[in-house]
Amino acid sequence: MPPDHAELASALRLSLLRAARRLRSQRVNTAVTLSQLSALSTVGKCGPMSAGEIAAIERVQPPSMTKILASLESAGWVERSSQPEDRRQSIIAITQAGRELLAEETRARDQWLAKRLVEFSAEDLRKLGEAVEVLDRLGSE
Amino acid sequence: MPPDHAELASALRLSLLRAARRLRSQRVNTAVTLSQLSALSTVGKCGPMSAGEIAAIERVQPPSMTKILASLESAGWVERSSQPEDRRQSIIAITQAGRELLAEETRARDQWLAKRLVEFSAEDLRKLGEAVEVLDRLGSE
DNA sequence: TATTGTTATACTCTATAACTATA
DNA sequence: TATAGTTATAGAGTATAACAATA
Repeated sequence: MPPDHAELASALRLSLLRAARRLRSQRVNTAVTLSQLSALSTVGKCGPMSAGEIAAIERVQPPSMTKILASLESAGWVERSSQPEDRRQSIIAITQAGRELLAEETRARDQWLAKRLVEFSAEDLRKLGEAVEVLDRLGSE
Repeated sequence: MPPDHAELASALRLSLLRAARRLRSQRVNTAVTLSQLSALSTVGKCGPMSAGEIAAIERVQPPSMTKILASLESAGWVERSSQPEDRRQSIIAITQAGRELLAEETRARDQWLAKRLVEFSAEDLRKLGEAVEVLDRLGSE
């Protein structure tokens, strides 16, 4: 393992932990949490799918997703339809209310983050943008 | 707010959430958690300081740090010394056992992360390295 | 009165183990 | 038997409110 990698790994680990803490603590609408919002955004973006598929995309274990989906469903932000061909599964889809919540909440949360981004140079923003794509690959292996 | 910022904010928010999930779930030594390790590393790197100072650096509220420090102290990884000039505070310092735990655990966790980094191109690593510095500023405002 | 830190309490987030229903 | 999902349970992580001790 090259020493460069170990150093980068250390720095990245601490940076990600602290940046994520900030993001999580920034609650706009107290009715929805970041984890719920993230799952909702996956269903909204990728279309209707099973609970297992959402869990895989979100990188959480199935029981964690069960809980997240139960809260989204009881709030009326997603709905289930049964699958005739495999009755163990049901397909989860975002509702109209879910879309509205998602749009509003995403806008508000992004505004908070974007407000910080405007203080950054174009150079800084380029660096962040390039890192997003690499981070996604890091998280999905 | 330029639309570019809103888009970057959205992408960054989801990336950070999922990357942080991966980091947290990667437990090497089950006796120490990521939050504890992060606080320990701050005390180890920056030297002895008060509980309030550690909380500020770690970006958590004082009661959260009280809990983290209590677990670190009972494990023998930090120790307190009373301050004669201000008896409300005490100074927290890392112990020898704490240094050993920190070195070993950091190495193991970094190895896990670095193992993923070796699959990345030099270009990807440059992007991550550049982003670390920007992320730190983002988290500390 | 203001500040430092702690205690009490509660909620979010997530996991593992055990289970149910279906294939 | 294997798979999809749920229930039960527990621990990590964090916050706000109320408090105690000290300045």
